[in-house]
Amino acid sequence: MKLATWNVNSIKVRLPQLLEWLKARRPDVVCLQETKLEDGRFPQQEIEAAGYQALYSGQKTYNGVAILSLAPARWVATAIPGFGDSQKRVLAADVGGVRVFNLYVPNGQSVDSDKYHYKLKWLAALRDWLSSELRANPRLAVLGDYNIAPGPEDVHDPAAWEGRVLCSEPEREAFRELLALGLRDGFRLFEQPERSYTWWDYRMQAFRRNLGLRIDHILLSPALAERCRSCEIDREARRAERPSDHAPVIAELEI
DNA sequence: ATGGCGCGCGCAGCGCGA
Repeated sequence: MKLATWNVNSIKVRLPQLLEWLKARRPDVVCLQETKLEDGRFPQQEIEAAGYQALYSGQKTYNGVAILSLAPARWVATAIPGFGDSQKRVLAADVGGVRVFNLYVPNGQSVDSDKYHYKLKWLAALRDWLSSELRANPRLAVLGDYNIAPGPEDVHDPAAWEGRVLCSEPEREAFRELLALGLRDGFRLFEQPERSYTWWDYRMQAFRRNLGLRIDHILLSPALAERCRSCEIDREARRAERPSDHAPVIAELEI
């Protein structure tokens, strides 16, 4: 089973690239973030014509998440239980015996902003939810745009980014707390090239110069981590015409 | 060098992303 995550930065703009990518990579499940449209405007027919089913939870202009799958998916949740949130950042579903969580973690803007505090509260509520979900679901995967670079090796210029949003110690601590639940960072289960990133700024020719951050992740429960055979960043998608600023991450599981 | 690019909205220029 191939599990993938991709922040598409508008599914409307990225639909041609997405369809091309689905055809080329053929993931069994792909979690999309920043679809940026209301459910009534989701391109369901085009997705179905490509052979995929779609679950989605969107809103106008901002946020929005979707899970595309070759096999039928059963809806589980569109919010963190008990966490009042009008922003569409969560979608959970059961697919092929795996409980899949798709996350678009708040960006946080800057460490002195209200949005940063919202991000930390959101991550604490997420941890509590996943803690109980892990007890009930041995085969569990948490994919998405975490907006956290877990360590200095995930940052092109760690000194310049130190303490800044996406790299601050409280955010990294929140990420480590997810790992402390028993989740594993799929990417770090394997030997990886140095300077591996999933996001590059559109400005400053950042992609060409590989000035990036690794902020999109696939976390796996122990039972799934045991069965994970590879986890890779698909940089090819970032090279495309009119690309998203994020590259997809794909994990292959032997299940 | 706090801009730089690309998105949505909506028709000018701003908020936002990361």
